[in-house]
Amino acid sequence: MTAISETPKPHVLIVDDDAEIRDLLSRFLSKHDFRVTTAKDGREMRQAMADWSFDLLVLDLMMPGEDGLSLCRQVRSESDMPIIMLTAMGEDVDRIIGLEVGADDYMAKPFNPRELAARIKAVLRRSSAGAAPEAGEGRVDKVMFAGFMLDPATRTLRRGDESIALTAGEYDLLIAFVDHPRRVLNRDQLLDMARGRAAIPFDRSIDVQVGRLRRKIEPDPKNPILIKTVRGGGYMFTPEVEAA
Amino acid sequence: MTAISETPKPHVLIVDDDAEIRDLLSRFLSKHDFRVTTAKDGREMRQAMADWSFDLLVLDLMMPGEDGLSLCRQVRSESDMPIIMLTAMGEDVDRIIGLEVGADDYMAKPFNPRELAARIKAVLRRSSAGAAPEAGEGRVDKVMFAGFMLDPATRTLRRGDESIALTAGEYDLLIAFVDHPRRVLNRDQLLDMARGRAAIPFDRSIDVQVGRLRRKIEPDPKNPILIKTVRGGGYMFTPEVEAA
DNA sequence: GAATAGTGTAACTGGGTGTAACTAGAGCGC
DNA sequence: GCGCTCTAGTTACACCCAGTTACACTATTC
Repeated sequence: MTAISETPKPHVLIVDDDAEIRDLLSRFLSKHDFRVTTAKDGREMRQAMADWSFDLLVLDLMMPGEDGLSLCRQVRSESDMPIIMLTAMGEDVDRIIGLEVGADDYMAKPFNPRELAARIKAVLRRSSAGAAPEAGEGRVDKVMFAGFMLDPATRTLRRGDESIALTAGEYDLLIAFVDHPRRVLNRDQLLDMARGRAAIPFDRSIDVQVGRLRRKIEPDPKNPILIKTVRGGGYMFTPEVEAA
Repeated sequence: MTAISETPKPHVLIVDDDAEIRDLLSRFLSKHDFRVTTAKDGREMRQAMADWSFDLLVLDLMMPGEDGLSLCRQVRSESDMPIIMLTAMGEDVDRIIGLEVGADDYMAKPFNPRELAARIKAVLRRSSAGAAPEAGEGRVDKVMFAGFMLDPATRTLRRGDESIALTAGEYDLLIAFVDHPRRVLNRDQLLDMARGRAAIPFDRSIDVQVGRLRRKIEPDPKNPILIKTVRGGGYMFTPEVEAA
């Protein structure tokens, strides 16, 4: 599920000792355009934060061992990452607020997952104003498909020893395909993913760009097998894609 | 959503035991560019899902007999169709969190139909754009029938070593048959499954397309045995189909 | 500021798909 | 059995969608 595209979904770290809640939130938020990682305690949280970069932290207040308050303070002491605290209903919310832990929002359990998603978006919107546009795509691995190796770090494509020169547009389109293999993608979606814009009436630019890409990567551009045409539907990237 | 080509209306299945809600939603959503089918319980739901293809499922949580949770789990176990759950206000939201239903969104009753329409559109936009491929790596398996091998990942059909070129329309029709073998499918159903549209008066396009498909896959197209005609009923795909 | 490369638009071409019309054959009443 | 009717098979063709090429416009480089 390693996303390769360069404007990735917000990456959220969920810290909760309850596996069910981790699982439910993980699945729900994933569906709502977040990238999700979970941790069950402070140790896993620190490990995750060392391994990845996050845009927001969801932290359960009551946990065995190190509880949410102390974790929250720890994180705050070394970063200004937005934090949303989960508090069990009946816990004294006043107390939490009084303790000035520095969380950006609170959410009382039980809650509707959708509301949490809304809160996360709101907090991200607020905090993105002053956020540094850390252009790091560093952790993204190389990707292999059909004998090709695609390296997002250098935006290069190789087949064996041979380096294949791609223009920016061809590269972006290929990334869109590689990110969604074996699915029919219509022109609107491809245009959105590769160009970040919507289609205008009679927009044929994707067709032309697909043709150019095919000429560079298809064994036989006249009979494409990597990028298949789905008449009336769009295009489908057929090879199996694996991280290297 | 500025689609250039007229995209067929999304087909929504509403499952609710309350006839008034079914009726209200059916009429409202129909006016708002959805195609709507309703079911009053799990049995009708399964029947509808066997007969038609849907883009999204709206499922009431509390129903006599099989309730929404177990139906949701059933559907999830065999497809990743988007699901929106309807929950009565005051029902314990805790339960929703605790139980892993895997719905894509929730909606508390009473609600404004307009809001449901908006939610449906939002979920469809998400699910058509960037959902699935994480867990379902090799999810779609190859399919065998009567000496043929059909590979949905590459949209290709082979008989032994020979690759049989299918047009998009022929492929979609064959998929519809393979998904419902040994059942009589009428033209309306086939049109819905293969083209995602409803029949217009005197619509013969399925007949023509069946003829073209027969010419490519039948040993003797004049005496079809794979795709049998059921006079007055439709067509039936007779071979045994097995996942490979 | 000229040269160059990249990208989108326009126009032409070819193939796929649905409609219409004709043909064949099954079912039915007599 | 005979003929009528209705349904499905088949063919022809028009239209629409995708592949392709040429070209103009834009951004980049020197």
